[in-house]
Amino acid sequence: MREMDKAFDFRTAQARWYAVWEEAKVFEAKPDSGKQPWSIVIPPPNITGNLHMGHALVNTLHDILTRFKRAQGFDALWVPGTDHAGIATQMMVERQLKAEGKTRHDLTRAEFEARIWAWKEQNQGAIEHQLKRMGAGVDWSRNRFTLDPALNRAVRHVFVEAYKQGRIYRGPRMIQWDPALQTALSDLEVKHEERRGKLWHLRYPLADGSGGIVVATTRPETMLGDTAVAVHPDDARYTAVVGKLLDHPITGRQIPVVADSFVDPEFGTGCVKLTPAHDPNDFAAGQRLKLPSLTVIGFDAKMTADAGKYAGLDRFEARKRIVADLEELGVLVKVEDHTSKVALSDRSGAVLEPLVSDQWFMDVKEAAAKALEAVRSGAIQFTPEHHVAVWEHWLTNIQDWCISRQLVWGHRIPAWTCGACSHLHVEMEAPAACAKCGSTELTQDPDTLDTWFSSALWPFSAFGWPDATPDLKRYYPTSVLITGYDILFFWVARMAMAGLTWMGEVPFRKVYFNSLVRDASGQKMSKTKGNVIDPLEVMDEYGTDALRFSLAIMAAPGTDIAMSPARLEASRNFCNKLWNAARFVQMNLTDEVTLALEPAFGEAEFWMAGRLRSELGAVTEALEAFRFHDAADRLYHLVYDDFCGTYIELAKVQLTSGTAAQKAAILHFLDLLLRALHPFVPFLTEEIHEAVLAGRLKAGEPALLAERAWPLGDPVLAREGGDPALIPQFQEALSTFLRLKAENGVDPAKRVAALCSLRALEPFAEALKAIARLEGVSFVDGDLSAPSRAVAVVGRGAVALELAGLKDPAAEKAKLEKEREKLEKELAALRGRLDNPRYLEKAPADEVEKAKALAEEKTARLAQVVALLG
RNA sequence: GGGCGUAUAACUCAGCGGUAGAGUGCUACCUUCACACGGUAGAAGUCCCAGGUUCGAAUCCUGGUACGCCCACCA
Repeated sequence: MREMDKAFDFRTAQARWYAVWEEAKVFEAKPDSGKQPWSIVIPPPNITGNLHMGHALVNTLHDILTRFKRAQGFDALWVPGTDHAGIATQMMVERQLKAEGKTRHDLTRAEFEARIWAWKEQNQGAIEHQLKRMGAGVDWSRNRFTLDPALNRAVRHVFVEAYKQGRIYRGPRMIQWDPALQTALSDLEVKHEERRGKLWHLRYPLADGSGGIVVATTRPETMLGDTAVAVHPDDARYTAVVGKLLDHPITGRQIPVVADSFVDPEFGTGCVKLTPAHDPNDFAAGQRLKLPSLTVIGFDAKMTADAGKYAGLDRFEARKRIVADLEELGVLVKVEDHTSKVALSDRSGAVLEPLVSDQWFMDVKEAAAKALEAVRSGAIQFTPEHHVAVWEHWLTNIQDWCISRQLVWGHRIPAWTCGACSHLHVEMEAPAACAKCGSTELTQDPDTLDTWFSSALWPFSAFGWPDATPDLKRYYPTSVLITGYDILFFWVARMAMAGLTWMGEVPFRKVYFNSLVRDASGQKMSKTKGNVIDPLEVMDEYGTDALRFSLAIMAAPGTDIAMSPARLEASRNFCNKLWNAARFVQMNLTDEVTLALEPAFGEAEFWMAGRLRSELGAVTEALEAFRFHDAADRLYHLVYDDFCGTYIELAKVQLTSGTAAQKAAILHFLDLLLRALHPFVPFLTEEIHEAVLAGRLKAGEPALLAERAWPLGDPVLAREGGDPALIPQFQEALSTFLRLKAENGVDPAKRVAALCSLRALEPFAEALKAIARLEGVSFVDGDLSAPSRAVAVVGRGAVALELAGLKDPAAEKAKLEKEREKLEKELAALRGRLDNPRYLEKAPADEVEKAKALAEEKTARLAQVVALLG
């Protein structure tokens, strides 16, 4: 038998076990096992990514659940994978090119794409390696990449089918254009930021010379594209001018005054210039009123040829020039300070330009209705539930989704246009010739799809859909989804919609939204703030198990996690504590002590088994309800307080000099704890399991802890007996002896004689003597008070120390007075309740019983205190 | 303009109708043969404020205050 080190060496454990688990195929799904399937898919990390605290949390929670479910006897499958992350990845490689003094336009599309693939091959391994370091028990034989040919087939399938059904269409629409990235974005990729700006009031003269009207605008540069000025139809101030023509102050073009109810008469002057090509509102109004559209800002964010003398200027430069010109022309009536929300690209940070452009869209109204219903009916359940409100709001007001991106890296849109007759072909494969005119001059659409388009299919594409694979049948729908609420719309909603549309069933039955990991003072971690805690460094410094345990114990649903060195230290210490308890057990085991041996039970064992029974039951419930923090907290105290603090202390005699059967009881308890803790701290527990339990397992038990069963059903837990009140009473007596010593300034090591009036504790005399370092404990009936003794109340009796000459009477009296005050206060509160007839009448019976028992106990205790005070 | 969340010990957070909890920190003591990454004892809280419901509220309701987040086309 290997001797265990004095402290847990997490470095060794972390380095060893993952390979062993993989080798033993512990994490691989067992479709033929006859077990009930339980499945979860990873939120695929971006290949651009490095493991950060968010990943560490999500992966820890995934792993806890997967290991827990496997131990419970499920065929547990956790599917890993990575995401191609369209924009993010392309940006990385473009940055690389820039460093070489090139741009992507120096390469052909094929060359550029090849370059990104090469980058992917080089980097994908990093995030996968980091997953392994976390101990993430994923089934690597089912690893997927969102751009794999198989997943591409799923994407094309959805695209083609949706196109046929009319759910996907192409057309000129107003979209948010990112001039920096040179691509269209979906509404979700737009962030609004408040910016201080101006509101310019401009006079547009009437063409008939009968005066003019004043419009207010925040973007004067777009006025070059004005094709009308609108007022509210009921606005009496302007009824006379509706239908008249205005001379555009700069271009001189004549534009009409129109009436539309979207105009807010209260805002500005009540007149708004209409620029259908450059504003979503105006675009809609333009469509309603059949106004022409004039594009004056291009995709490069510079003024177009139609902007006349401003052509070629950057849009913001043009604004300055136009304002100056307007002032010169004398049409600038007023300039007000005005803060307004500016639309920014979530990706590049650039100010977006609303532009009309030919893009592909997906109509998701029907799917959204299904997703709404799925949550309303409970087919999908959210934890925490409050996210339902946001879900409802978004899906109820959902707009068509712009799915095309002007990027190279991604799923290419399966659409071909005939060069001869312009006929559009949307097909799974490239057509050989035009179906309409027979021309072979076909060009594929250069665009790719929004990354989230493929992510939406992940819960079934990862299982081989559109083929009806055995995996798909067995593991879809997945059991649960764990992810951040920040991608509720991007991902969760879209998966729900896609799953319901293409599989006819929800993709997951439950969704757990994990917390945000913040720094020690609750601040969001960011590189610029410099407060980022790197999980890789944490794993080196405190150990992976400490990191995982810290994350788990702080993962209360709906609240953010404040990660701190103090918390990590506490977890590391916890790991070491368990290690040392195990080490102590192991040191005292002889070869014949095994789990096959029938354990001998005494009072301490019945108590310990009772604690394990109730706590492991609570831990199981907590995990089922995603209360990871609750589960971890209970295990923490079970180990620290119950197992180490109380039980091992009590069992020291059995452990060092007891029978094999007595030692077997201790071994059993350790074994149960290891099995319960394994999902949280897998490296530590596997290491202990090997050191302590190797060769002591029952025949037929798997040698790896990772393969052993969840402890809840263990027969040892079912053993009941003994007096459940005894051990708590022992603890109180012990603690009181120690307190009396401390209060009277007695050296803890000084052996003094002790007395106890609680006969039930006689069997624990030796333990009390040893732990409290007493000369001995005599059990006597009746009053213990005497001038030479320090006395205190324990339960319904008392204990005393023989302290002739050492006693501090003032301290003792003060303590007793304090206790009397406290008891009187508590009793007053209890009596207040019990004397209230309405309480007795309305409160539940068991509640009243509890209060009565408590009052009775406290009364008895108070009597003891009063007696001691004399 | 809507919606959501959070306010509990010095700090970070649990608890969410029936005697105020944890971790860290703090004070004092202890190197007792598993562990100083340890042990023992202890101090520390108008549970944001104001109303209400209830026999009873930190916990439920209403209103307020302070932070934080999300959504929204008001030029």
